[in-house]
Amino acid sequence: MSMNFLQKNKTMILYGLSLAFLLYFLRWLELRVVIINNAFEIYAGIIAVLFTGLGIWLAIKLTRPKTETRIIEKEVYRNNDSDFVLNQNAFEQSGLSKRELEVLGLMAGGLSNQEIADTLFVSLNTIKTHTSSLFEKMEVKRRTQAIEAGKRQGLIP
Amino acid sequence: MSMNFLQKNKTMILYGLSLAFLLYFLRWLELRVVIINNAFEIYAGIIAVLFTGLGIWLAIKLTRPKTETRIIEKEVYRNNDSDFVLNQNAFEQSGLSKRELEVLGLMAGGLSNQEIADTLFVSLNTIKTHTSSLFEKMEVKRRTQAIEAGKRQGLIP
DNA sequence: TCAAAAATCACCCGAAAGTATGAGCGGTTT
DNA sequence: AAACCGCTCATACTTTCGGGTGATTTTTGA
Repeated sequence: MSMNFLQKNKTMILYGLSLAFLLYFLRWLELRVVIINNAFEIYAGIIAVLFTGLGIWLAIKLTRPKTETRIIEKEVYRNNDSDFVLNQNAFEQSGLSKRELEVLGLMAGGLSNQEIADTLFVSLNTIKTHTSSLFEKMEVKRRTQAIEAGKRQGLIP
Repeated sequence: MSMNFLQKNKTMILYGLSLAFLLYFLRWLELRVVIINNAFEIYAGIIAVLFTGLGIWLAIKLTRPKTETRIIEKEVYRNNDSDFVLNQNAFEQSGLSKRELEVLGLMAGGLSNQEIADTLFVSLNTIKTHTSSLFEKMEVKRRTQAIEAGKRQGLIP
């Protein structure tokens, strides 16, 4: 903040000096050149242009640090699947077979019965049998409930 | 871009008009007031101040706020246990309505469409509509996929 | 106040999920 | 060998889900 103040003062001093210099330069011009009638507008124009430029320069100098910083938060999801370990105890408690657990995992991944069947190279009916029996063992009625329960019990990530 | 161009032109026209007006104003002053010797510097000063101001105004108008877009990658760790807080950012990003998010939550709880309908005191068809639009927005095909995606994005616990 | 978005509901139809039941095959256990 | 279990597959049937379409009402934002 104090730096800013100094900077501003420096700029102001520069501005003052520039103004003084320009005025004296014009005065000098006035003395040197034969001034024709109605030449005032020419001087005024020159001054106008010069000081407009000065103003622009000033404004740019003063408002330069005014950069609007827009921060875009890009969310990066980490796959915490890596640090998943099967709750062996819960698995044994559940009474599920390895195959049924496997099916449950794929089910939780959002796969359809047909897709699970294709993945495991077995028939759709086989998967239906697996799901039916695992629903019974887990005491649920739907795959969504099975997924919910499975996650809660540490059976699936 | 074309808008900017127009804006610039507008500013330029304003600038020209201001210059013309000021010059004529000063000319008028010259005619009206008895000009003492060495009064030139006073006029020059007035012009200088006025046009410096004009320059500053111009520069501010012309200098668009430089938007420095900084993309910050921010890792979001989900505590998918007890204390769940909705990822507001993800929610807004998803384009889901409040009701749709509500349905998604109940869906993840393992409820059937009929049960969700009963819970929210609306018809089964309404829930079907919600789920359909929700699937479309989330770019999924099944409820299990919606639940998976919803959990990953912090939309549901 | 006016348009857009959200929420509500209905109907149809096909696909997917789930239920029930039966059965064959390879293992292990008793 | 008989009993049991896990895995496989099948048929038949019911329920649920999801897509498509269209409509009305309510809410909201500009």
